[in-house]
Amino acid sequence: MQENYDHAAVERAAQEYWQETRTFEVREDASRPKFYCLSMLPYPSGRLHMGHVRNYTIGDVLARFMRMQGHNVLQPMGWDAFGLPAENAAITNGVPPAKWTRQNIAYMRGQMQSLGFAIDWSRELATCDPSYYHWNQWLFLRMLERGIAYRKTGVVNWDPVDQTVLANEQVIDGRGWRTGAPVEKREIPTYYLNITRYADELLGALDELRGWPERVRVMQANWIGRSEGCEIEFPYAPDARAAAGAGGTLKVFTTRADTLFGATFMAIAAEHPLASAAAKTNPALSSFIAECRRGSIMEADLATQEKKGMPTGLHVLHPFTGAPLPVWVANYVLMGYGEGAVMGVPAHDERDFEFAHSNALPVVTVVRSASGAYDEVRAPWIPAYAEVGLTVNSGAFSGLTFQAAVDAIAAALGKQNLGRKRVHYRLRDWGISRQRYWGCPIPIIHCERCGQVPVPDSQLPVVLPEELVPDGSGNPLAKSPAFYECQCPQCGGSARRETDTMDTFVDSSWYFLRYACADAARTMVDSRVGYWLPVDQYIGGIEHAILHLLYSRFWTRVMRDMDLVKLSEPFAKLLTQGMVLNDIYSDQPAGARKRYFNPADVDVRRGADGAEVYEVTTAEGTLTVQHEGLGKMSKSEGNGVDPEGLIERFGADTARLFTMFASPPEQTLEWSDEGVQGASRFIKRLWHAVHEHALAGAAPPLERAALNDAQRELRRTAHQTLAKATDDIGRRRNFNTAIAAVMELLNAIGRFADASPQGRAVRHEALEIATLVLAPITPHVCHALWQGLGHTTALVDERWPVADSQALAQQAVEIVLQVNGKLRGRISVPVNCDEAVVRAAALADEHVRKFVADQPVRRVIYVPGKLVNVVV
RNA sequence: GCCCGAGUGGCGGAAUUGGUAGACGCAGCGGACUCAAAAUCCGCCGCCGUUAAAAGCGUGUCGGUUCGACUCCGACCUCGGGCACCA
Repeated sequence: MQENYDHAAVERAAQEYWQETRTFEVREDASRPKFYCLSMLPYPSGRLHMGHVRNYTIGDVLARFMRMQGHNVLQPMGWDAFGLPAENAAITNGVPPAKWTRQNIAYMRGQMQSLGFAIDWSRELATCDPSYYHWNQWLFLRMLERGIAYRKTGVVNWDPVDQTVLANEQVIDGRGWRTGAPVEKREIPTYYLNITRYADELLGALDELRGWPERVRVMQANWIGRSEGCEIEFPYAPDARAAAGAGGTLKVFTTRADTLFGATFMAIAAEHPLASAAAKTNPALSSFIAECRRGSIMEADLATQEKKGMPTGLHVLHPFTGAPLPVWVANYVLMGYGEGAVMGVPAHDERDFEFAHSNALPVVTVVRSASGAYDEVRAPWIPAYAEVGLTVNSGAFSGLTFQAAVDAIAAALGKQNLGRKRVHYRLRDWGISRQRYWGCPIPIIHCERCGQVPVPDSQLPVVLPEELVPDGSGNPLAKSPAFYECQCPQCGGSARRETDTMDTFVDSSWYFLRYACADAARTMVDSRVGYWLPVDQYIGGIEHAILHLLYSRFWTRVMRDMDLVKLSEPFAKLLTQGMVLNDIYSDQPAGARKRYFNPADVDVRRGADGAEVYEVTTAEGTLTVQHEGLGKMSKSEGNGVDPEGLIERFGADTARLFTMFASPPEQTLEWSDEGVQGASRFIKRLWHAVHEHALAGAAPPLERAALNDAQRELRRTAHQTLAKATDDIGRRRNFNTAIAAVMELLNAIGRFADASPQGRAVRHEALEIATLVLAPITPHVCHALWQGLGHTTALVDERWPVADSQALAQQAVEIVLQVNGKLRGRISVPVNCDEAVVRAAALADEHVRKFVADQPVRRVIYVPGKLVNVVV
């Protein structure tokens, strides 16, 4: 063993050993419990960032830990290779997305390998490979056959200058990112997947996901948003009938059917057919509807915009009283939600209340407050108005509780066929069409005679041409006759291939199944899925808590219902790592696009007034920039930290150790360059401790019964460390405290200056425990240390040790003494000391007596092994 | 706007089931070693106070429950994530 720690040599040797012995390539093995450890696959953006390092190190620690616990561990890796950034890069440098993406994959694979992850690289996949997306297309066609996939119109962001659909990310302050033109909403044909068919099951099964964080389950439940209510139909009044050209009803959904008699208006979306009908003869309404088309489709924008409305001049009839109710167009009602229409009950809904007040609509109180908070609803709004109570002013339905009123009203509506109870979900069907090039082609052919024709299975995959270069003005596939010109599979006539591609969430909705059988050439999945799945531990960013995880749960169920897999839930346990945050600095020159600067390039100094000033030195000189606060490390905000420099300078083990030590995995990690030194220093100290110990030659066997107090003490510390680390890693998934415990152990070893044979035996055991416990976290240096401790076998094949309960046994325990809950003293008592003796000792303690003085003791609370609290 | 989470020393964090607040590390300060520096090793390190101690204060803010609250409850503030075409 070398005297000095050379991270480059140590890491090279360990990685070469793992590679030569193919340590991490695994096969199905019925004799051992399997453990499928999966980290979310990365987007190949160019280089790894610290979020990747954190994510994959967490996965690797667990994979290596479970391997040492005797499991057959699968840890695969792949690339979420389709997506918008590749097109953006192409626009900037003229390089085709395929080339850019594959270069990035090669580079990032190298970076991952330098971090020493225990990955089975033989299963690597990239979602842009035709051999992968072939099965996206194949399953899409099966979904189409079953009606799970279908086509209808959808609303998108439209850049009127570039004549292009914009992603939400490309809309900045309501304007197109390249043209600066105000965006508009536009309806286009879109393929949808019928996820709402599974809404109830996806919601109900959340309860069984015991291995998922509570907050993710809550977020998913709220996202699905099941609500029980009534569908109510309001018949058209003669004016509406005339405008629509036929009779009909206006359908709404409400959870508050008990307030039906308080409805004083109807609000409909700008895109609602009745709005269009009314607009034909109403220029003011027509221009209001046009105004509603402005702006993006983002919910955050819609929810914060000023609530505006305009009357259509049309009316519908109250289903019970027959009273005409005016129909308004309102910008806060969305065509995509429910029926695109709501009934306005100003007295008992805050939004309707505000709308009625700004538009001088009547307010009718129809609920009597259960708490007596009000008699009649009047401004200003108070939350009690929205609470349920007894119905009043509601004709035959007055005097009923909430549930009784809803039941009675639903029954009465049912008799007239004007309403029924219904369950409504906030969840919407999943629109998967993207008007973009770098994605999986949707395998459809549009024929003028035959309509929408699926590409026959024999012609799959529809291969994406890889040489095109997008220029930002729309989908290059739609300008490429070589791609879209084709023959109709049904009639043989000339037809046009669909040029939309699939949402990249499709790619990531089933990749975890494919790893089990990555070499299956003729099928999407095979029986090996039955061995490896479900994923035992899934690790990824909290930002994926809703969409990716929900889509994967849905997709897995669809495949289950086609008998392709047997499971419903793909991920048994989930660890959502917190984001890695860093400061965001930007500069917005007048009339130009905002620029971002990496925190590493920003100098912070104090200005004349004491406030911090942020400066960047560029080719043009020194520039003062704005500090926008903390945000997740991202390419678009230019605040990533490149781990490569860290690895070169300190080694992969230091990078891994620091990332795991800096904060617990579920918490956000605020990046700081300081602290890396500490991790490096600790590894060197451990190296020197082992080196020095090994220099003295082999230690004699440990004689447990022949130890002195100091030797027993070090042994106890070592085994306590082992017990704590086992629990911290295996159960709590808190790596920072496991590392802290090993640091304490090393401090104790450093203080232990016993050179006697048994002293050396105890130290040897303690160093072995430290090495084994750290093996999952810093595997390279531990690989070398294990050899340094005299072993000829490889550490990676070693079993995780079990703490010796005899070594843990203690003779005395410290009892905390409190008076009125405040710490006043401590005493040491034998383990299993009689309660009466502890109480007496506590009351006799001089510190306790000082604070009790002559006051009568009212109570004495005793917590065994912990404390005595004297209450006066 | 809606849903979810977080807030503890100069900094990252610990306190696992309501029971010793600040483990471990970073930074800083003092010392040893050195011609010197780096590295390494030893010591100190919440605020206030004191010769030293004791006492007092202290986990975003305000209030509550409890013998006892970082932990539970209510209200609020700030920051972060998500909001369906970024991944």
